[in-house]
Amino acid sequence: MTKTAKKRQTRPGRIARQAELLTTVYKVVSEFGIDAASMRQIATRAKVSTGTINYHFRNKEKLVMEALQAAYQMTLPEADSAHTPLERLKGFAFGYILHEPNDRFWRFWMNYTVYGSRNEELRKHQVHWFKKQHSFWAKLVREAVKEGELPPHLDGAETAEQLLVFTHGLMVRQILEPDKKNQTRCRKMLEQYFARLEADAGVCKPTVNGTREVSMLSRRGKAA
Amino acid sequence: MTKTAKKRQTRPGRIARQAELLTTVYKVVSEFGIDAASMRQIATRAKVSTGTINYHFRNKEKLVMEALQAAYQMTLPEADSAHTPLERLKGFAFGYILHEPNDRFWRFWMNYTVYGSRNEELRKHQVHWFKKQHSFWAKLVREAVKEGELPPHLDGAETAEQLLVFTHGLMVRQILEPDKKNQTRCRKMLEQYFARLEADAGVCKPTVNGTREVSMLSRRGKAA
Amino acid sequence: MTKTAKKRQTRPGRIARQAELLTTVYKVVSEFGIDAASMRQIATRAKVSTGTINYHFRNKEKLVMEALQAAYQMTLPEADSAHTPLERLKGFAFGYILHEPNDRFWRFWMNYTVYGSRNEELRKHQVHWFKKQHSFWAKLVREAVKEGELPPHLDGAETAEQLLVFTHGLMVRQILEPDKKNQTRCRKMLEQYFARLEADAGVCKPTVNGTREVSMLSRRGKAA
Amino acid sequence: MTKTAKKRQTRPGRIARQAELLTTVYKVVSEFGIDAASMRQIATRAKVSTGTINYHFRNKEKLVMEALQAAYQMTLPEADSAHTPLERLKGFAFGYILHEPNDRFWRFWMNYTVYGSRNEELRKHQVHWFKKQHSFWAKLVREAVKEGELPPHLDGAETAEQLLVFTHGLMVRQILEPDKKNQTRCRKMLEQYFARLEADAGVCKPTVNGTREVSMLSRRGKAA
DNA sequence: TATGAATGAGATTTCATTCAT
DNA sequence: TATGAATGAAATCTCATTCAT
Repeated sequence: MTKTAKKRQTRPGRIARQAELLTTVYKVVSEFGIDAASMRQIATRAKVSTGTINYHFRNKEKLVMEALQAAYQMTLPEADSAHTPLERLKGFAFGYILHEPNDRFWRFWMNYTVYGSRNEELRKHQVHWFKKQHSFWAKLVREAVKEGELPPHLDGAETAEQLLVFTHGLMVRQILEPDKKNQTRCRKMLEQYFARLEADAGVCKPTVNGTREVSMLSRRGKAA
Repeated sequence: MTKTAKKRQTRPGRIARQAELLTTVYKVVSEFGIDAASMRQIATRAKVSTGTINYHFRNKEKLVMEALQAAYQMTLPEADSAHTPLERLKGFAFGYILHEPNDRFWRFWMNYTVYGSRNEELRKHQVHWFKKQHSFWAKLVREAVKEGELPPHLDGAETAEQLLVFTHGLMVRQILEPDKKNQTRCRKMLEQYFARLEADAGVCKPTVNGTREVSMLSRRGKAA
Repeated sequence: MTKTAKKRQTRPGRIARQAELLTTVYKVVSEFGIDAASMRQIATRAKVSTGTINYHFRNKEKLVMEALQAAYQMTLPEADSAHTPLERLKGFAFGYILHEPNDRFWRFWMNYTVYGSRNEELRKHQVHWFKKQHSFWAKLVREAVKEGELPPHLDGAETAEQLLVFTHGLMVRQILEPDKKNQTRCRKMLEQYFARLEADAGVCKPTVNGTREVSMLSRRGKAA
Repeated sequence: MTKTAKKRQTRPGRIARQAELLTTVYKVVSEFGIDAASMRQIATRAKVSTGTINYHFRNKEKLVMEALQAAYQMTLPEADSAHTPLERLKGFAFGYILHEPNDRFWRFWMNYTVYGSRNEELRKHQVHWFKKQHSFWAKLVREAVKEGELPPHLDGAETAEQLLVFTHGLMVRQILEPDKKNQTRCRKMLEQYFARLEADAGVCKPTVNGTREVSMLSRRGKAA
C-alpha cells in the first residue's frame, strides 16, 4: 500500500484553506451529524473537490477530529483579562446557553461526544479537551475564591466539575427543545446555579454545623 | 442450489416478535448510534429478514421511534410504593448512573436526542416523553416536600427540572468517560446534589416564610 | 415442485369476488402501470389479503391477463341493436375519446400493450382481442355499406383497420395531453375522419374518376 | 481476495462517456420498458458501475429524460434539403414504420409516453418534443401546399396533427404485432393515407372556393 | 497541489411469492 | 378458502475513497 504517511509541510496559503474547510465541516456536522454529513456535501459547501479533502486529511474520521480541534481553538481561548475570575467563569458557562452562532459549536460538540461512544479515538480526543477545559475552569474557581468572589470552602476541581455537568445538562435540555422560551428558562437556571454558588454552597459535603459557620463568616467577611 | 426450503419454525406471534425486534433495535442503536445501526445489522441480530422489519415498521425512522417508546415503557414505570417519595425520586435519578444494563437505555436515549436535533418528528417524540418524566418527578418532589423529606420552599416543577438537567449532564459526563472510576465520581456528585437539596437550597427562592425550622435557622444564622 | 396446477372449480360467490378483484387490478394498473402496481396495493384496494390473490390467480402476470380479459368483456359487448350499423361503429370509435370512466380502460390497454412488447404471452393475448375487435368493426362497416350509410367501395376489413389505427393514434395523443381541450380536439378529428369516410373515401385507392361517380350515385341514392 | 486493482483504462472523457451511457439506456429501455430496465442492468451493459450512472445523472428519472432528449436529437434533425417538402414529410412519417434500427427509438418513445401518464415531469417533456415535431411537420405541409405538392385547402397544423395521430396509431399497431407482414400492411396504410391526402381531402374543410375542380364537382353533386 | 470522474460496497426499501394457520 | 407474517432477492441511490490527469 502507498499508505506511507506523506507528511505534508505547512505552507502559506495551505493553512487558510484548511481553516476554511474545517469551519465548513463544523457547520455541516452541527447541522446533520457526523454520519449524515457527507464528504461531498462538505466539499461542495467549502467549494473544493472531494479529492482535495482526502488529500489534506486522510479520511473522514481525521477530518472530523481536526475540525473539533479547530473549533475548540476558535471557541475556548477567549480568555482575556479586564474581567474578574468569576465574570470570566460565568462568561464561559453562559456560553452553553445556545444562541447563534455558538450553538453550532455545541451541536457539533454533542454529535462528536455521542459519536465518541463508539469510536475510542474520537472519545479520547474529546476527553483530552474536556480535561483542559475542566482544569481551566478549576483555576478560575480558585482565583475567584482567592478574590472573595466565591465562598472559601469551595474546591476548585469539584466546583468546576459540577458546573460542567450542569452546563452539559443544560445543553442537552436545549437540544431537546431549541426554542427561545426554553433558552430563557435555561439561562435562568444557570443564574440560579451561580446565585446558590456565590451565596452559600457550604451544605454540599459538610452537613455538620461547624463548617457552616465558616461559610457564614466568609459572607460576612465579604460584606465587611 | 442450496434453496432447500429452510423450514421456518412456528412463528412466535406478532406481538412477541415485535417486542423482540424492538429490544434488538435498542441494543444495536445503543451500541452504534442511529445512523450507524443498519437495518441489515438489526435484522441479522434479531434473526429475521430485512423484509420482516420493514413489514412490521414502515421504515427505519418509525422503527427507532417505536423502539424508544418501548424502551421508555420498559424502563420508566417502575413506580412502586413501599418507598417514600424521596427514595423513589432518588431511585429514578440514580438510574442515570450508568451501569449494566440500564446504560443501554441511556446510550440509546442520548443518540436519539442528538439525532432529534435534525429530525423534528423524533424530537417532538422525545420532548413528549421528557415532559411526562418531568411532571412525574415534579409530583414526587411535591410529595416529598409534603412529607417533610425536602425543604418546604422547593417548587416541584423547578426542582425537578434542575435535577433533570443535572442528571442529563451526568449522563453526558459518563458517555465521555465510561469507566468505573468516573461512574463512581458521578454517583458522588449526585449524592452531593441530593444532600444540598435536602439540607437547604433556600438561597434560590427565599420567598417562603417560617415553615421548616431547621431551614429557617440556617437562614437566620446567615442573616445574623 | 408442487406446481401441479390445482384446477379450481368455479363456485358461486367465487365469481363475484374475482370480478371485484379484477376491477381493482384494472383500476390500479390504469393509474400506475403494470410494473408499478404492486400486489399489496391491489390487495389493499380490493380489501383482500395478498395470499388470496395468489391463491386465486397463480401470479401477477396471470392476474393482469385475466384483468384485461374481464375488462374487454365489460367494455366491448355493448352491441345493442336499435342503432344503425354506422351509429354503432361510431359509438365504439368515439369510445376512444377519453372521458371518465372509460379512460381507465384505455390507460390499462395502453399499459398492457406496451408491456406486451416484452412479454410474448401478454402480447398474443392482446392480439387475440384486437382481432376480435377488428372483425367486429369490419362487420359493422360492411353492414353500414349495405345499408348505404357508407360509400359502397369501402372494404370492411381495410376500413376497420384504418379506423382502428386512427383511434389508437388518438388515444396516444390523449395520453400525451390528457386535458379537456385536447380531448375536444381529438373528438373533432374523429368527426372529420367519419365525415370524410361518409362523404367519399373513394380517393384512397382508385384515383380514377370512374369510381368517383359511383360514390356520388350512392349518396344520391340515399337522398332519394 | 481478487481485489487486485483492476486498472481502469484511460477514461474516454465526460461527454463521450455520457453519450455512450444514454445510448445504452435507450437500448435497454426500448427492450424492457422503463420500470423493468434496472439501473444495474444499464450499468452492466454500459460497462460502468452503478455509482457512475448516479454520479452523472442524479437518478433514474433524470437519466431516462436525458436519454429521450439525446434520442430525439439523434433521430429528428435529419432535415436535409435536396428533397421536396412532401418527400421530406413522407420521410419522417415513414420513419414510423418500424424497422431496425429506428424501431428502438419508437419503442423507447412508446414506453416513455405511457410512463408519462403517471409522471407529470416526463409527460411535459414529451409534450414539448411533440410540439416541436408537430410544428415542423406543419411547416413542411405548408411548404408542400405552396409548391403544389398537396391540395391548397389543406391547413398545415391540422393536416400535420392528423398525420401524427395516424402514424402514432400505426406505431401502436406495430407494437401489437411486430412481425414483417404487419409492417408491410402498415406501410401500405400509410401510403394510402398520403395518396388520399395528395389527391383530395377536400371534404374536411370545404371553406375554400373553386380552386380544384374535381373537389368542387363532388361537392356540388352532393348538394344536388 | 488540486481535481472530479469513477468505483463498488452497502444502505434503505419494495416486492412477488410462500406457507403455517 | 382465506389470511397475513415472513422471506430474500433485487431495486435505487449514497458514500468514502481512489487515482489519472
